[in-house]
Amino acid sequence: MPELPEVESVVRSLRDGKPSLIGLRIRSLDLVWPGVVSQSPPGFDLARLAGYCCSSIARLGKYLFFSLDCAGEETYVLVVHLRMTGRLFLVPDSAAIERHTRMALFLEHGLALRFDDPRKFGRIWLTVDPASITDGMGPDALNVAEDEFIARLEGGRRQLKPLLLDQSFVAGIGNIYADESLNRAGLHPLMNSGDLLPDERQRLHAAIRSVLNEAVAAGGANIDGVFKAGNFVVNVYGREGAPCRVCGTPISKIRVGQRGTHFCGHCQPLR
DNA sequence: CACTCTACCTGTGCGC
DNA sequence: TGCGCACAGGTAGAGT
Repeated sequence: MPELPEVESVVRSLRDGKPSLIGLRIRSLDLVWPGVVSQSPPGFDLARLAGYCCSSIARLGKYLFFSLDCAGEETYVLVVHLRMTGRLFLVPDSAAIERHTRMALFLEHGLALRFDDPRKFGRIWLTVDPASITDGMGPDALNVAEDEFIARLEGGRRQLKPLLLDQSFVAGIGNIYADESLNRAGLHPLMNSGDLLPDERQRLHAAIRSVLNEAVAAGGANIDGVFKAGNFVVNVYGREGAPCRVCGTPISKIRVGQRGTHFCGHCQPLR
């Protein structure tokens, strides 16, 4: 389940890995499942990308941005959201299209960029105006400054769990890191943002930053037996009934806003 | 404004 | 063994 740290790992691997996507020219495209292309905004034909070259890769929240340049032409941006199960990776261009392959971009030097996604939730956009797609999103959760974070908290009264999942509040936190951040901050997921004390607001900001930074450094999360992107060890997510790694209390699981929500009843008391 | 529900998907794992 | 079903979850959009 790619969230901010897993998406950041994709950026780093495609940008800094060997081989790197940067500088590779697109030869052709295979849109295996056309539904992967979001219809809004409409009107761009992906086949036009032949001859374009990826000049940079960026990320905001869980969105990926590939700048595509071609001499004398307007810059296009290929925007990708992996949603639940999407994967983006380089393969030899001879690699077979697999059951869950939704798109393949064939590149120079015998390579191809593949987008595979079993659940068909992931989406791509082609646009000259990427800001129009991420319009309304909050600041990136990894980079948001404490004063801005606290100013945003002071705006309303909401349960902490749904608030952290709201991409217009801060961008990049999903179900795993929402639970992990609240756990580290020692805050119950049902607490109301409007009731936080000043030091609790600071703790929440610091917890989000440290959890996400550690997860990025670890290359993503490692959820026992379910999913492994990297080596970040979770304390609460998916650990119902297992002992809290801090105090040994069995981890609780409740539903909040239709979402499985995990917390330690001892470390995260409800006020 | 805050919230709830539904739709979109399919692989997994459970109970029977 | 096989079947049916709940479940996982990010986001948009509609409804309360």
